[in-house]
Amino acid sequence: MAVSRAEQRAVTRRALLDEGLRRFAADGYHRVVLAEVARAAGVTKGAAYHHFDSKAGLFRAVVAEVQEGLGERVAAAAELHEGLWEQLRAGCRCFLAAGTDPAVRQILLVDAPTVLGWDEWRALDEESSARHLVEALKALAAAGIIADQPVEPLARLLSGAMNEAALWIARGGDPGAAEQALDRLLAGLRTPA
Amino acid sequence: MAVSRAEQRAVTRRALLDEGLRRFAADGYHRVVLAEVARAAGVTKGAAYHHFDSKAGLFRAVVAEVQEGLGERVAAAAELHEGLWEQLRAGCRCFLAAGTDPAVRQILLVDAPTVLGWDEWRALDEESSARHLVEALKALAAAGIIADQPVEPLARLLSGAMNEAALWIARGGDPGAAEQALDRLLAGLRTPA
DNA sequence: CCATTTCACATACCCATGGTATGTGAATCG
DNA sequence: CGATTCACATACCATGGGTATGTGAAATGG
Repeated sequence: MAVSRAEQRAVTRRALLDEGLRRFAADGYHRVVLAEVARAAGVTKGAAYHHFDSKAGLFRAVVAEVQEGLGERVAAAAELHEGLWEQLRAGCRCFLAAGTDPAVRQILLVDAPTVLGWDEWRALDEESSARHLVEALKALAAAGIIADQPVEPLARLLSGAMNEAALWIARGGDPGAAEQALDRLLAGLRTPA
Repeated sequence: MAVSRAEQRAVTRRALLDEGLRRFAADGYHRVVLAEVARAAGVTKGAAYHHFDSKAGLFRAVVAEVQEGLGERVAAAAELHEGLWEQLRAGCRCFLAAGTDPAVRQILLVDAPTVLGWDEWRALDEESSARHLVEALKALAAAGIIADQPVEPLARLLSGAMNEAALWIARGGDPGAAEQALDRLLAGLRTPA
């Protein structure tokens, strides 16, 4: 059975990404050895370097996929609700819950900033979750639900708060308590009716 | 001139810590090579391993010192003000400003969580800045200035928010805007007079 | 005051691992 | 159907963290 090169390439690439995701999530970037990832994916290190320019390159691709997936989950959770405010809350809750996912926890929250450098990490974050948050805050401000203000710094603050909270939960913090605390923070932003 | 061993030991250790601080702050943990640190400190790699059990061990010691210094600066900034609320604000502002310090930025905020692992990093953070924040929040709650609530999750949220904001400022974000946004968040916590 | 021990390093070495250079056989193209 | 490309495999190199051992000067103690 003749397999087209494009197909084979896609299959191999996917296998590397999948195995990379597993190992990066389970062991953390530094403890992962690229040759092992390749072997578990059924190829050799040469294949990995054919598809990605470096170990960090594979990691970057994995990060992008995880980011994207998380962004979609959060957006989907938000859209289940009616009203800008409830959508924001639902998105935040979804994000906090996602912190229990080892892939999100170890890859996105712990390793990504160091491995990719903070600038590149932020750029990736911007494309997925951060952008949604900014949009949501803008809409809330436009609707008069929160005070009119520059939303970028506020989004950074909330993003950082939720990152930390997600890690805290993943490490054993009480999810309900974190949710309530975040709710209080958000509620404090509302303009008095 | 005969130099006592204890003196010599202290001098060498200090030189390693100082040079390590410089390099870790400037280049980031991974790009720092231990032998170079030792050479710049006037000794060899052997000396470094005589004083610290590993590269990460030296980094850990540097982190502890930076943490301690930062905690003291924040506490000092807070104590210049009267009233629990103004002290909290002053401490937060000081922390945000500290993010421009490359040592704080790269070592504490970017590398420490990955290199030391999140658990150990948090333990170190707890001893210095985080504990102060928790104390401040407890005092505010006891005084009725903010609502009575579990302060730990709230402290984590605020800590994460400020970490992120500090990085954002260091990378070029507007310090004033970040300060204002943080002020709004904090203000939202106050119980209506 | 001298022999012995300790200690603060220096020297030499190992080896894991990221990265590279080159080979190869099967798909693709003209 | 030959020439070429491509998706890898194989072999190799170099850096750097970690270790094992040597050494000479300070501490110890008799």
